[in-house]
Amino acid sequence: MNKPMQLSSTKASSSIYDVLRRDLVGGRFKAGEKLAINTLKEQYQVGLSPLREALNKLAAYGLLIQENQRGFRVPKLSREELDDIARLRTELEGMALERAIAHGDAVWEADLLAAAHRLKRADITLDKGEEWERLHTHFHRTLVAPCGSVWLLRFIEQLHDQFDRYRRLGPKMPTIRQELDEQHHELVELALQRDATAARALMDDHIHKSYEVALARYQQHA
Amino acid sequence: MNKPMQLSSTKASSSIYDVLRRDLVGGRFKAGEKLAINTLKEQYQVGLSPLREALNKLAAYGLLIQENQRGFRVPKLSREELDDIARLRTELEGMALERAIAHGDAVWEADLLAAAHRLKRADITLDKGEEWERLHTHFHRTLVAPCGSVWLLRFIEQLHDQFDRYRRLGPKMPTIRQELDEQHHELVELALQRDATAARALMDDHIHKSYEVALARYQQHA
DNA sequence: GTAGATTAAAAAATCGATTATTCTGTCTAA
DNA sequence: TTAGACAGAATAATCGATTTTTTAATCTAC
Repeated sequence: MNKPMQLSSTKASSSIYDVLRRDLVGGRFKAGEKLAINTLKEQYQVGLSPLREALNKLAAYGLLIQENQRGFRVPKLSREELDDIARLRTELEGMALERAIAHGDAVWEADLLAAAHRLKRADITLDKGEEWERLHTHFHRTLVAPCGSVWLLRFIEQLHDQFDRYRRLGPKMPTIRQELDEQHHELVELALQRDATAARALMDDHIHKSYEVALARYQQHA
Repeated sequence: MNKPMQLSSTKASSSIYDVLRRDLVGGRFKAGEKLAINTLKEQYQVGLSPLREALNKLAAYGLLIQENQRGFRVPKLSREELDDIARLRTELEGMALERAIAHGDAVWEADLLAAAHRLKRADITLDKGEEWERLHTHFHRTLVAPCGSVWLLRFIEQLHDQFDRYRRLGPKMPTIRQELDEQHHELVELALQRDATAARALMDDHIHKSYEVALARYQQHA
């Protein structure tokens, strides 16, 4: 038997990138905060080089701001940016969803049902932690996956991460959350029925409701 | 008098990033080529750390592929990707142009005329080198600048760089190039007239013609 | 002769230390 | 009193060397 050979990259640099990305999206750092590299080094128990390389990638990705000779900083949040992100998400995810519905095959249908089911299970068990977030991201990714455009998917993922910085500012809001969770299943139904127009309309509404949640949290956040 | 204080960042890491980005977009590396870090280090006369940080950023930006423990590689080119990029450019730049026409002010009008003029001068002097490229990029950036979406501009810039990897595969094609140059001026006219519909249609055509150039070069390239 | 193991060379990733820059608090001169 | 200069501390960026991993070449057993 071969050595089990870790599937996830062992590379220090990749893994610290993933962890930092998760923590930035999850709001473990304050917006506008300056990152003290030496502190991070100790907190995450990594060397300086892998850490700096991860920070550089995150800056290129848009989850950090790199300032000339004064290190890295968490980007500020603003109402204007949230509006921008939500609007672009609406355009891009709507576009991607239409294309996915046009091209998705039977494997996609199965993946979609599976992703929605797993997400619902996490809803029911009231797991709103990191695992729910992972499944939620995966559901939305699956929904648009067969859109046929690698670049569109890339941009959508980037916008999701940015959006989640706002959405995850505060604690869950059960009432609205339930509505949103129901929409996930409705999206699957419309996708399976290949009703691109209705699916897109629902997606618009879904993003709009999420936007209202994110906006409320941003305003409470002060 | 104060020291003139270079405007461009002195940081080794930033400047090597800019240079490498230019060279990657300009086709100085073969598609699919593996980058030998030590060779780069000598060719560009930079240290290992700044170089690696630049490569990491370029990978996050999409101009390089980072493979697990085997360094960096220039992304392959493909017909499918070129189609994808051109299609997305059409959607995103069209969207941005409409918004720019709706929001652009008098300063924008002036900037646009200036950018178009400078580009034309470079056309006339037959300068199709790096300086023409810079002016061309600047013109297209100016055209959509007041669209009001930071993220949209970011994605458009990224797609331009990707598109140019194809467009710049071969030498200039004077006949079609002249047509494209004329369209720049027509775009300015329509923008100043605030004719969003016509401007968008022309932009679609402009990107389509550029796409044909890029495709021809890609196919000749073999 | 060939598949798999072995090892030497090459290359990538990381580390520890050094250098350069920015920040902060104090002092001085107008 | 306060703007500006200065020094020392803190931090960021970079360098040179080391460690780890991959690659390529050779060898061995069947």
